Amino acid sequence: MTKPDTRLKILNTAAELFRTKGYYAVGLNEIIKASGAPKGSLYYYFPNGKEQLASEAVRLVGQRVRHEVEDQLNKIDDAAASLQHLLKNIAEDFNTRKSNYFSVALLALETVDNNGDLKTACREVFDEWAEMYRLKLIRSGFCDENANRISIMLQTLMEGMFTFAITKNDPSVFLLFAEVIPKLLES
Amino acid sequence: MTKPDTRLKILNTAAELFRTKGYYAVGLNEIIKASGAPKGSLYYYFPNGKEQLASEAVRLVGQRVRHEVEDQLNKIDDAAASLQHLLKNIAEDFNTRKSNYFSVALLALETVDNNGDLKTACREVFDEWAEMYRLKLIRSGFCDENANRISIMLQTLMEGMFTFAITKNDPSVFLLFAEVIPKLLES
DNA sequence: CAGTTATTATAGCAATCGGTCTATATAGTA
DNA sequence: TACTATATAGACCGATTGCTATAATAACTG
Repeated sequence: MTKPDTRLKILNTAAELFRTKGYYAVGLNEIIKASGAPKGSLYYYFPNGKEQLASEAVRLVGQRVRHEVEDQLNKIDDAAASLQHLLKNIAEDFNTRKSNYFSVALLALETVDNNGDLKTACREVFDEWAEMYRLKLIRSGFCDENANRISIMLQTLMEGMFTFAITKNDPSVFLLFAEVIPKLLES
Repeated sequence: MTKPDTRLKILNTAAELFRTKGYYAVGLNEIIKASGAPKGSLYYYFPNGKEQLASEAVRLVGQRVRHEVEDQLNKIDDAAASLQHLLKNIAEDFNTRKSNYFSVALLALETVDNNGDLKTACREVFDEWAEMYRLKLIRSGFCDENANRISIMLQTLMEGMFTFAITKNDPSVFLLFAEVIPKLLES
């Protein structure tokens, strides 16, 4: 095991566990076991402890999701069509690719009272993802005001859809909203 | 302190804490302290422990929210107008009435892997709330198929809006979507 | 009032928690 | 090879966790 891999391994494992189970439900020993990394390394690489690990994990997820979603959105020029396509892909992959859970709702909600970097990180990811939609809308010809408004609605909707789909273990809600996207974008 | 009050006091406190902070972030000692109830009573009244307490709390919240939302929706016959009114009230009350947080997203997401009654309770509350919207739509003249579809979308949207508003500490997202409700209902 | 039942008080348990610390192992460099 | 820097191993800590058990207290009933 070479040096850079250990840090990334811990971070990747933490990202997965924190995002799906939440911050308080996952202990550091669980991350260590699941990652196969040495416990001494955890504090070596993340000297500020659990919260540092979690906030870095959140930011990592934020960037990865952004890249993935942007890739998908950029395949089709039209904003509505590209969003519909995205939602259909999410529904299709729902049971097979957890990495395509484009949501940090759980972490965001449970860390609302946190006064540290973790809460900031979650908020920043919300902003980053809304920005991702805004840029797509702008590139598709939407005016600034509408792009701002609709991007916030899209980010809100995405979190809601994942919450519903994960809770009910049913991805069809993505398809429901895919049908509504054109109307939403013309509002 | 009379007997029936102790149980309810624990339950109310647990409902508030679990719903806002989550199941794993709140320990029983915190609930006991916040409620002023005796610790011995906790296991006396909730012999199956923390999970029983949480699932009863979830169900209690589910019913209370249902009553509150139904009351508000029933003030106006038209479905779109009543929903818009509801969202505007939520936005207004956001910083003053936490009891008007009509969401169990946090609990639902963190207990997805739970195999007990708590997960069931969260799912049931999602269904109950969707049903609440469905009945309103039916009473407003929507056909069964549309009422079903739109009620799921409304419940999804509500969870998304609360997630966004709580994370960003900004209730304006409710007002954003209030404008879109008529379009959503005619879709 | 005495006896029974309901409720509370509180000590104690094993396990887990996030974190600290030190010794050791490994990797890099001249 | 020797030295330095980096990374790992693992024991340990105090605090907290959810829960059990028992004794004490309070409430109820005839």
